[in-house]
Amino acid sequence: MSDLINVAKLAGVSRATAARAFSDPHLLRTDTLQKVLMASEQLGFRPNHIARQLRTQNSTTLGVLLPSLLNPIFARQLQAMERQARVAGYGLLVATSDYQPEREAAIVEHMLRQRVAGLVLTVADADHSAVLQTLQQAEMPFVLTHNVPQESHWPAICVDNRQAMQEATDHLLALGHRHIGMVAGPMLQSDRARLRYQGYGDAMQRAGLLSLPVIEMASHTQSDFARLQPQLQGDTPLSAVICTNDLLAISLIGAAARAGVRIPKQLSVMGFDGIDIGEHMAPSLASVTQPVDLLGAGAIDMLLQQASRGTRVLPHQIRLGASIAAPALSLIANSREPS
Amino acid sequence: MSDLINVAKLAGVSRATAARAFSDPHLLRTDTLQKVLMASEQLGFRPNHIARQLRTQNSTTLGVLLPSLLNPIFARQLQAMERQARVAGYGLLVATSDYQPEREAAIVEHMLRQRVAGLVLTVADADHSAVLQTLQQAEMPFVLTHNVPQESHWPAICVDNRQAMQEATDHLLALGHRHIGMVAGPMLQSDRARLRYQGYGDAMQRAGLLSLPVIEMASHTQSDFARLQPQLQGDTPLSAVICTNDLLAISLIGAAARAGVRIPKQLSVMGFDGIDIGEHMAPSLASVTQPVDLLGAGAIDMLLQQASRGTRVLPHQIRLGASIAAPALSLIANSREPS
DNA sequence: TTGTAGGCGTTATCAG
DNA sequence: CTGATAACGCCTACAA
Repeated sequence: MSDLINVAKLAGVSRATAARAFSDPHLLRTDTLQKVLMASEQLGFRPNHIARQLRTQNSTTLGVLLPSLLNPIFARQLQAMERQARVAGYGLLVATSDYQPEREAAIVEHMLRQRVAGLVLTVADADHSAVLQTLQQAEMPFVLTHNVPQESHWPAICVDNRQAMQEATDHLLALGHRHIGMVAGPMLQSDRARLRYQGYGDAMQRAGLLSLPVIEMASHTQSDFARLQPQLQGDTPLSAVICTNDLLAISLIGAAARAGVRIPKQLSVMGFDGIDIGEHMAPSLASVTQPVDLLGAGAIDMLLQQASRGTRVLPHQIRLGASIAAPALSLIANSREPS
Repeated sequence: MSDLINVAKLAGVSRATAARAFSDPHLLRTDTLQKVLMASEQLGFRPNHIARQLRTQNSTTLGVLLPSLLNPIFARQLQAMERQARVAGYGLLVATSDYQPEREAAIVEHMLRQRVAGLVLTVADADHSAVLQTLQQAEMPFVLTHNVPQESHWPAICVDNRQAMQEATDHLLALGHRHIGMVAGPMLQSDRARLRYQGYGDAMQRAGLLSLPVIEMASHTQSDFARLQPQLQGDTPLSAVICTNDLLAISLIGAAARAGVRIPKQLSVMGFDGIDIGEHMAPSLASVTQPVDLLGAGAIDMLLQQASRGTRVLPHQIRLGASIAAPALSLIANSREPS
């Protein structure tokens, strides 16, 4: 690929003039601009962003670090971020960590060496993350998504996980449920897992009910029905569960159906995230909807404006669906007995 | 961020020596290496990949251009590619085009200016794609995924779409179906849409049946049941449909259920891609499984080895599921009458 | 409006 | 084994 010197020669101008045709076209006389452009076209010249970046010390690439792309919420967020970044002239360097600290560290190191202009990332626990310290020390701008720093005050964008989960639980309570469980993937120690559990606890407590321990699955994307089954039997069986993401909820519904458990008659199931596909299944999935496109675009905006320093909270919505209903009468009756 | 000169000064060595501590550590005496490393640590030095890339003329970034991340098959492929690239020391610059030629062009132009080491991409029709011409002219290495160039012989990796669709159709035929439809998203003119329709046609023809026109949906991710419904009534109603991707199939199953159509009793539905979630639903989704992790890793390998020039064909699998079954007797009887 | 020249941070080529 | 020096391709004062 040819460089500016060749273009300048062919156009009969100096390097500087040829360069200006691309960086400051309005500085040139129309005919010289034309000469340069024709020459560059003829040579198949393309400005070298790497050289420009070295010279100007500012990059046109943003780094993105997400836990996974297997959850459609992250994939869609990435797509929204990419679009928003591109309209501002930026490209996205993308990596996934699976929440593994070593991978996070390697990726962040790579991006720092690459001198990205900034980073959007989601970590397990924003208040205890090594990579965020690294970024701060390197004076690299970043914005957290989904994370909710409590002690620190990193820039972040997310929904109010605690409030959202409380509302979801409230909805199930209003339907008449009393024995409500919470199903989660691994990483219970993540900041939002904690907040969601608190939201669940808030609602249960206000209803004068006991919150149950989290039912923890081995995977973020697939529920193991066997872990839930014991709690569906006995004196005080669960009549409803809320999952911390929609994939867990969807696979739970499938597994329940195969096990002969009727949804929602015998068990109400609610998800979290509000991914599209949940709406189109049968039964449709009730969920807490996150404005994921807004979240993606907003993260890029925050990063590029580098204005705000605190947490930007986005509105969530409770999405109703056929996966939840009032509990069977027998279960209600049962629940009236003190345990 | 500090540079090699500062490190060299602090370590009491020359720039060159300091540089070698990172590029060729084994060339240095152990104690000088230590001196340099201590100094660089103290200064928070990080090698500047941009400068290195300008100097060495080889990039450590690969470009990825996919149609969308809303289909989990692409999201998962991207994740597989990212992992494979990273073990080879590469990062991924990612963009989505939604098959729009203008976006494809803008993205490719951006990546060329960024001087990526190569590109993995999926376009609508490999034999009539402007960006591939551009890439060839720029002498930029690339590998196609999912695309199946017929006339041209670009490097590509994919499953045998025609054969796969034929086998899927064969399976439905073996179950006793005679009136089988094919449901697709937009972009019927894409190379693999054509091949899949041909595969469907091959199977139907060999069975002495007429292949029906494609039932085209407005979206790649959501089926509109109203477009299918007419074909479920009348003299020769469809007893089975194959969708060109799993999201169409899943949403079709949901819509059918809501419309009171029993799956698979009244209608068998088969998907394509074999995304995980299809397995965990109820009914579980029968589908054509693509080895997507292999495909992603393979694409990166082909690009980095820059060895092969033709198409690498990966094995597919027919995944059975509860979304298909033998047709209702009434439908079989009906089909025995010549139309 | 255009040209000249120096440097962004590295690596590679020579010497020493 | 280490040091000096010249590129890599571009931008940008400053001068003309």
